[in-house]
Amino acid sequence: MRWEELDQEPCSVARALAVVGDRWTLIILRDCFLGVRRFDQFESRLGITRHVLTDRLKKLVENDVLTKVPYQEKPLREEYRLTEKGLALHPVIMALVHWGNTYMTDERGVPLIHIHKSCGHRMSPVTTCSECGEEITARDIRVEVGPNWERTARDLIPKRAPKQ
Amino acid sequence: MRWEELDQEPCSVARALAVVGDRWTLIILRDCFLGVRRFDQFESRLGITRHVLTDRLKKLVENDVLTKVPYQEKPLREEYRLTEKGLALHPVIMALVHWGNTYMTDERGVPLIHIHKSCGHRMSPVTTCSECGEEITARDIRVEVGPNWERTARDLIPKRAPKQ
DNA sequence: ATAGTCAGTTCCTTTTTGGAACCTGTCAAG
DNA sequence: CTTGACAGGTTCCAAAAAGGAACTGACTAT
Repeated sequence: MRWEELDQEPCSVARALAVVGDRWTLIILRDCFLGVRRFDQFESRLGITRHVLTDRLKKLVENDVLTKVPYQEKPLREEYRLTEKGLALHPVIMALVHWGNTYMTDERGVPLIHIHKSCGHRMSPVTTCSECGEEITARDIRVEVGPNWERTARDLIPKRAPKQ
Repeated sequence: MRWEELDQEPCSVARALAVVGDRWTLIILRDCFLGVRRFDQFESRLGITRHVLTDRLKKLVENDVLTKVPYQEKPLREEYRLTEKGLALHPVIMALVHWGNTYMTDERGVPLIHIHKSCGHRMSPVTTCSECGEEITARDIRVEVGPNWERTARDLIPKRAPKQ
């Protein structure tokens, strides 16, 4: 497929990336999670061109990840806020932060730290199994074709899936 | 900054995205986690152009996310395998899958399901706090500037960070 | 009247993709 | 010993996307 056809793929990663998978979108969303809401804030923080920023914000609103909320009339000014669907991307951002912290920091350590409000500790995200609560890694998971997808998604899993 | 300068930002999300944040890289990695290893497999599964695929695989090898392993001599043929650093991206992929499953599926349900080998159940990923084990959402986390970054990363957190 | 703010749009140049053809080394069949 | 196939690229060109700067419009403050 071409990149613009990603959202029709029988794969949730592809469909998610059709929304957030280009060069700037996830960095814009990082700023959203830090509390940035206005066009000029995004622009000055990111150094993105206004043209591209306009386009990405529009796409995020169209996909219901952000919503425009007026914060003044005369002239009308709107800010961009995360929807529930947008807030649900938090695990993706946290996973990226954690990977960057682990593999991409220099001698000065991590730039930002995350405090879990309810327990008060500096935390890092741990991915666990919804059923048994254990931490999971790539080697702990087996992938199977979904119940209604025998025909369409079978090819997603390679013939002799070798062990990693 | 421009996009090529992302890896120098004082932010782990930006640095992570400097490696995996372009249009195709995360989909290539999805295939890696499904067991795909060879150039022509990636090409036929993704429909990506050979030119771009060559470039992305090279960058992933340079960044130590993939490694080239010979699987035959005469002629030399190499396959691409995830390194430990690459396997550590699994939570990112799982978080994307889960978001896509939640918000982007149609009436046929999810294309692929994930079985936790050790407990045997079909699972979804849950992001938890490394310190207390509780599930976390965007609203449970407070972000602060890291200990050695007062000067450089202070601007990352907007002045009046409003509540989401 | 003049300057500044915010959220864009327009115009033009440079970079990145998409699409197809071509190349290299090796083996296998006829 | 010529032909074809295979794996893993490279080259070439057109189309799309991103970068950069200037311009617009509806206000507000001085």
